[in-house]
Amino acid sequence: MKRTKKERQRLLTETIQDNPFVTDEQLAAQFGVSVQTIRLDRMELSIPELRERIKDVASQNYENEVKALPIDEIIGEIIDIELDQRALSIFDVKEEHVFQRNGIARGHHLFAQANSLAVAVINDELALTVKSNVVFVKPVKAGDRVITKATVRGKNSEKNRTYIEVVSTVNNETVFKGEFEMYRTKGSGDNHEASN
Amino acid sequence: MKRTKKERQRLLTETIQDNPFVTDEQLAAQFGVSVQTIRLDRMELSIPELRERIKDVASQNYENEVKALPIDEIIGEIIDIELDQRALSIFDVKEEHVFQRNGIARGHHLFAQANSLAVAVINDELALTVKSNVVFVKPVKAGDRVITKATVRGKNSEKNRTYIEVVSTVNNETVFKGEFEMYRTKGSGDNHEASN
DNA sequence: ACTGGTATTAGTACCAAGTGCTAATAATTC
DNA sequence: GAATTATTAGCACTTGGTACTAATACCAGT
Repeated sequence: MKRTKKERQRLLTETIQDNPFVTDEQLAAQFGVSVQTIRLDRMELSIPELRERIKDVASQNYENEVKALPIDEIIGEIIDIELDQRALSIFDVKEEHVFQRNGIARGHHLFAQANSLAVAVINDELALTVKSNVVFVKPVKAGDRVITKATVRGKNSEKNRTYIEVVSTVNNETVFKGEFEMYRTKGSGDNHEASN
Repeated sequence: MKRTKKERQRLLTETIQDNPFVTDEQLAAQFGVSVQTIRLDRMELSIPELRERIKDVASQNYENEVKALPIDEIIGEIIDIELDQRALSIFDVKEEHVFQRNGIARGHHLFAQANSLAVAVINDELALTVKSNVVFVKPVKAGDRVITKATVRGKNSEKNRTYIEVVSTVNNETVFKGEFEMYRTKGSGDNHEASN
């Protein structure tokens, strides 16, 4: 017993925490104890075995990815959409979206929500942002639920452009607004399939 | 042989792609062949075994996380900065930044790089974006290295504002440009600490 | 010095999900 | 019908473990 089991277990928890890929053997070597001791420690601390740990990390990732694939295209969750007319999305601001220093959401997240909503509302294969003009009206904090509404304001079928206005609110207060000029490939300039 | 090895292998690749957690046994059952056949297929297609696949997914996640923490505050890597004057950052566009459909980078990533550079260049505790005006000049693709330059263009010490111009280029061609109006807490309106 | 109790180590059997290799059977194609 | 390709079977071995039993070590109390 070099210096208490407790201390070792504390370090062990830490070590595994920041590198879940370590085997019992490596741990045993690191702490100068036998593999069995490590196993006992893991049991007491109910830390799962390597392969389970890896699986956990992987499935976390996977869940993220599963969510990220559809959602990555759209920051925030779309809750209502009428193609070529309007769309609504929700975005819950979390710790990772804010500046550590002051807890205020980084602008690009709000922009991302607005921009991806603008892309989504366009009923076309390809929609790209050409220009945008945004105003960050009021700081947004972690915990805030941002509701963003995009409204199609106009089109220019010759230039393949669609103009969209976006407003984001938190508790009915406007926190962000912007105008987006979007480019689209296929015309649909006057929406002959509006009912679909 | 139900219907060609080729077809089975195609499906197998797909199946594993969208669920890396499946075992050979499950696959064998699914395709009505023996486990050995599945193994042979995996070899031919050089698809690693379950545990390796899981490990891959997990370590992807891990790398992302490790990278996401420091970089999250600043999208892209800052390579040069003169506080309150100019700043330069690099952002390598990867698959995850582009639309699957056409391989063009989603606008908000370029905005994010520009915006976080604008925040970074300001020599202050707190810097928030108030307004911005951006133009997506030319599509950016996966593999492109975007070099973004932010230049402080002016200040209004009464209103605590700083005006920044940002230009992003790929191979010396402008792909994005924007103006950012930033709010800062502490004056530093006329930069009495310019040398620091 | 003897007894306890915790801590550590050792050793064995077993498991999952494989690899690697050999060999036997289909099924197809020429 | 022989040659070729595809599929299946079987066995030994690998990793990184679990489960369980048993042997030591160590440290303290009385």
